[in-house]
Amino acid sequence: MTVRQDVHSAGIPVLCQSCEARHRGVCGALDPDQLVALSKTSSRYTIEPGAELIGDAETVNSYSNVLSGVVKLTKGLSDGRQQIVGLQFAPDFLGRPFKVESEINAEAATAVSLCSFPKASIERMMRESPELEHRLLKQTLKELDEAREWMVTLGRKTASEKVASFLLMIARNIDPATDPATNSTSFDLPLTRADIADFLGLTIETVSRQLTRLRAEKVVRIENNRHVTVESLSRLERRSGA
Amino acid sequence: MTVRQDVHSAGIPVLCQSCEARHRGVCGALDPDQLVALSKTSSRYTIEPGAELIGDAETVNSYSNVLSGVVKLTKGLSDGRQQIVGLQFAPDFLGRPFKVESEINAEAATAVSLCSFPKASIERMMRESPELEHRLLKQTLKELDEAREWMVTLGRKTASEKVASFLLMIARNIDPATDPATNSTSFDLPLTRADIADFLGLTIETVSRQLTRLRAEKVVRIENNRHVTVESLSRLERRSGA
DNA sequence: CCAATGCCTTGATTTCGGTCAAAGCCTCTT
DNA sequence: AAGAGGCTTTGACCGAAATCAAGGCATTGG
Repeated sequence: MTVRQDVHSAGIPVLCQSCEARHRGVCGALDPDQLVALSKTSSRYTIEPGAELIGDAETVNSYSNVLSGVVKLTKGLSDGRQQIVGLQFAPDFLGRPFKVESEINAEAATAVSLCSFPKASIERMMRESPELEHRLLKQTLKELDEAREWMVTLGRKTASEKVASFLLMIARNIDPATDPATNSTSFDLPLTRADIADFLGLTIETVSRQLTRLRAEKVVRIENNRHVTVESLSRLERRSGA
Repeated sequence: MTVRQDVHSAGIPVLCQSCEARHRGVCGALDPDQLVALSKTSSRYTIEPGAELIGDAETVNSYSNVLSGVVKLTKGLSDGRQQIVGLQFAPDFLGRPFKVESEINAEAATAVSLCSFPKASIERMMRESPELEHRLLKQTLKELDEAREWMVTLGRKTASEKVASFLLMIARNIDPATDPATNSTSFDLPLTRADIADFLGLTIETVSRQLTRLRAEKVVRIENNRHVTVESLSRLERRSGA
């Protein structure tokens, strides 16, 4: 028993021992030796809500695991219109392999903590260990599925269906412990109304009106603008167009 | 000289010799031996416009390279609303690794020719050759970029910007030989108005009106409903919102 | 040659969501 | 406690795109 446990955590860097990315994230692809090597060049950051993740520290020359909080990926049009094209939750991986960063901006939507590595160490490890690249492919496929799901929402759903879809998506990502019996959940919205609007291709006002409507029709309760309680997820789901 | 050429095509299956997928597609990751092995289980299909790519032959139990034509990937809502979430051109790869097919349908938009392999052969080869998985990751990242670019179009562009963006995207994918000097191109639309509408999150009527407008303002010429000539790509680009 | 069918275009009208404007509500500071 | 600033809500009005409704134009087959 104890022996087993010793074997399991033997040589695993302290920092990594309780790290979610080691279980469900990309680091799960690495063996203890690789973890040790990687953790020597890794560093943890905490980022304030609203701060952009750019420059040497976070994106251009590094990769990161999201340890907590929510990062929004945005793309903008020249005249200032903006669209959120992805949300990254723990333990998602952040950073674009094989390429100078595309025209995507990353910004902390909430307080965010990251574990970052220099690009070079990850890329070296990817060459050594196909399993790492495999994980990356899997995460990329997951993101592609999400993006496509979102295209349906953006292109073909009404404003109220969009807002319901958004709440559903957040509920599923934020609160892993949804009670399947009661079918109810409760969580804090990680995004402002402006962010939600940028995510759904709507205006702030329309988002607000739809939330008001959902509240009036008892589909959700909202406290302090941010805290949302969903009594019946299936009811919300029915509102989402699906 | 001749020796070099002999070495290059030595052992490469006849079918593959002039295949675009061998150069720009995933097969480029394979060495001659692997190509031979793969080509033994591969088969070519031709598919009529409008036909769905399902069942044993094309998707569920196989992967394919698109050799010519355009495949549309669609997702639907329960009430019949539909959104095109991707277009695959030659030499794109078709089929979803590591997963039972998600809720995505594939349909030939034009006449399409495919080179298909059983899922098992590709997956075995992926285990042997990390380079293959690497190519797959690259194509998936490309598709993710395209999907995100599209999210901006769906969420934040006006109807006329959407139509201009669509024409631009087709021009870039269909006609690889755009004359950079004259800045003009000419191509056949691979999609009907209904498809374009499903791609852009619009109605048929709106697509038609916007095309009429672009034609009236001499941004494009349209013959026989399908053949489009763009005099100035940069002019079209300016219309696309970018 | 004439229907028939399937796209596509055009016009009239409606509607959903955007825009503009004002007020309400928290949180933080002083 | 009062004030300031940042979100958020609400209301009135407007406009872009959807909907509803004809008609046009090719291609196909009788």
